Formats: sequence, C-alpha cells, structure tokens
Amino acid sequence: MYAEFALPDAARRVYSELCCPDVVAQTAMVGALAGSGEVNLARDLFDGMPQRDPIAWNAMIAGYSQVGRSKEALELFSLMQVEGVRVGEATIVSVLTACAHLGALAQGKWVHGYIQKNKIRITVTLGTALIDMYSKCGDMRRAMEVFWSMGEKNVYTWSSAMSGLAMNGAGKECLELFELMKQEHVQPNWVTFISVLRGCSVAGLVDKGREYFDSMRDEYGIEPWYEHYGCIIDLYGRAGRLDDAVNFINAMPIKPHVGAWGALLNACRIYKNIKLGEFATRKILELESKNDGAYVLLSNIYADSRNWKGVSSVRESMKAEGVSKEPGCSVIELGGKVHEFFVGDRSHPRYKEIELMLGEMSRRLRLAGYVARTNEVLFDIEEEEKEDALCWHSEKLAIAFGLIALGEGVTIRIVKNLRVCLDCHDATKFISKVFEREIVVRDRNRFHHFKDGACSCMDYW
DNA sequence: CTAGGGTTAG
Repeated sequence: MYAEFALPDAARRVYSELCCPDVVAQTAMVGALAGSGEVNLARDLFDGMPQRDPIAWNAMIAGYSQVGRSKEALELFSLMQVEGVRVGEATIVSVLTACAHLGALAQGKWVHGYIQKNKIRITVTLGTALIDMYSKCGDMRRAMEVFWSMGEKNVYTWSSAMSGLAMNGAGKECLELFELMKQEHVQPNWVTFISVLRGCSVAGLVDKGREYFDSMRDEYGIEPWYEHYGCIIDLYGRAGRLDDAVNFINAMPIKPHVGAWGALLNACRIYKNIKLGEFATRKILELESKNDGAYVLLSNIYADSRNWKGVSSVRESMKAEGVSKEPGCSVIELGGKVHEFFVGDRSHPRYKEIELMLGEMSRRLRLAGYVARTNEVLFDIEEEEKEDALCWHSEKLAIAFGLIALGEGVTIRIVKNLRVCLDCHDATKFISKVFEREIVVRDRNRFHHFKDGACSCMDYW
C-alpha cells in the first residue's frame, strides 16, 4: 500500500511505531522501501528478518526486478533455492521479468523448464510473463508457442504477444493478432494500441495506422496519449513523410513531448534532413537540456553530410551543458554467464582471440564488399582512426566473441544499451552472410534479426 | 472473527 503511494517517510514512521513487527509487517515494509527506490535498505531489513516466508522472498526479488537490478533479483532467486524455500508463482513471474530485462534467454528457458518440471500451473499471469520474457529475448517462436498453448488469455496476454511481434519486426502478424483478439471479444486498452500502432509502423502501413489511431477515440473511447502520438510520428517518419509528421505534431491537442520530437529527429537522420533535424533537436533541448540522445542524433546527421563544423558545434554544446554520451555496452550470454563489452574494451580474459577474430572479420567483410561507414563517428577524427574506432564498438567485440565461443551455427544474441549505429548495422548484415550466422541484436527499443545479409528492421530503426 | 504482505502488457 505504501509502495503504491510512494510515501517512504510515512511508511517508515508507522512501521517504527510497531512494537514487534511480524513477518507480514516486515514484508510490507520491504515492499514499501523497494517501491520507493530504497532497495538497499529493503535488503538490510530483509536480511535481518527472523523468519522469511516465500512472500517475503518475493517482495525482495520483485523489488530488485522493478528498479532494474535484475542480476541481483536472479542472485536472490538462486539463494532462495539453495535455502530450500518453496518457489511460488509470483516469484517465478518476478524472475521472468528480470530475465526479460536482461535479455537472458538461457536463464529464462531454465525457468520455463523449472515450471514444467515442477508442474506449476501456467496461469494467465505466468503465461503472460513467459511470453514477455521470450519476446524480450528475441525468441518469438517460443513466445507464440506459449501464447497458443494458453487456454485463458486476457488483455495483458494479447498485448504482450502483440508488443513482442511488433518489437521483433513482425508488424503484419501483430495486426493479425489484433484482429483475432477483437473476434474473441477481448477489449483492447491504451497499451494494446501502442502495440497496434507500432505494428503498423514496422509494417509500413501508414493509412491503416492512421485509421487505427482514429478508431481509438471513435470506436473504443480511448483518448490517445503521448505514446500513441509518438507512434504516429514514427509511422509518418519511417515512410519518409516528414511534412505529415510535422503537421501531425503541430495539430497535437497535448504539448508535444520529448518522444514526439525524438521520433521526428530519428526520421530526419534516416532521410538526411538537416534543417528539420536542427529544429527537432532545439525542441528536445528546450524540454530536456541534457538529453544526450538528441545531441548524438544531430551529430550523426551532420557527420552523414560531412558537415564537420556542425559536428564540432554539437561537441561544444555538449561540453558547455556538461552532457556526455552514455557509453555503449553490449552483452552476450554464454553458458549461463553474461559477458559485458564496452567500447574499446580490452579487459576480457579471451581478449587476444577476440582481437584476432576482429582482424579476420575485417578481412572477410572487405572481400565481400563491405565499406566502413565512417560517417556516424561522433567526432571529427582522421579517416583511418575512424575506421579503427568503429572496429571497437561494443557490439563488434561481442559478436567477435560470439563467433569464437559459440558452437557452429548457434545464433549469436546480443543485448545493447544504445541504438545500433549505421556502421555496426551494416557490418552485422555482412557478418550474417559471410559467416553464415544468425545474429539477433536487441537495442534500446527494438530487435534486429540478421540473416543472409539482411535485417528484419528493413534498415529503419 | 485469524486476515494482512508478493506477480503480467508500453
């Protein structure tokens, strides 16, 4: 209850007046602390509890899960098993949420196996969590297997599957599912429509997207909100209809937010529109002066047109505002262990082999006709250095490691914290062909499935 | 009277 209202002080006050808090009160307090961001305090209280039942364990695991400290959530889960605590549905759901967040497919599969082995009934909630986990790990085949096997489905279940399909580039399938959902008389809500509109966007169905958008209010009585406006701007932007996107923003009945201008800015990057890109960036910075993503996108637009003056002015502004680019980080899961790579990272124990593989990649890609896209390197450096800088992007390191360490033909799965850069996207397409390897990259907000030299995003992301 | 505390879709 206190967690919901985010009143840690009030909760703490009430709690401190209890003469002898029992398991229930302590569990509630663990939840309240975790829910208000005080996860470490929650953990201290949890560790000091004289008895901990499964609900208490779950409160703590959910606490970690909700603030994105997913690794700790999984660690606590394994500790829970070591101590022989009975694992219930809620805990499994929290653990699946953590796996989804990390993109940890192997761990998620293990949990699914655990469910089957222990004959835990797949309820609507649990099934939905499984679908979400597989979707966010880029395994839509398994996500849909779970979906179709479920007897009872609610709006969360449908929305989750639709979101997964849209996120993984299967826009048409997403919309088919929506039609089926309507046939089954499940009422869509505002979250469902985010997936519907994203589905239209990735499928390039502009008019249909516009129809669905209008139907929200007309047929379902759902008022479109920021996210929906953002989707339509993305829809127009992806189709290259930048004027329509601008007109749409100008006609918004609510004040355009960072996401609205961000969608426009991204379209400007793809369609190389400097003037509009500068305008969108100004709008974003008016709302959020330290938005590093906007600076990086604008810099990319300048660099793409070899406008080095523009590039260095962006660098100056960033310095003046005290903004720095979030460092890129790519993660690859291998044998249940997560390997992290940062830009130019030489700290991996198998670094020597990785370096050799990077050399081989470079040679074989060049033979296949790959030319480094040096345009998007953030700052103006010499051409040769640039090519070198690109080689060290975190996803290339992770892919090189995957090629070395994973068995022949095993899909390489990468999770990245930022957007994929143009050069890495290009290079990965080549790698998928030259090395005959499927590569799945989850970036900040979507998936790229690379196969035979092509990507599921159709080169728009 | 013996509950109450934990979980899913953007």
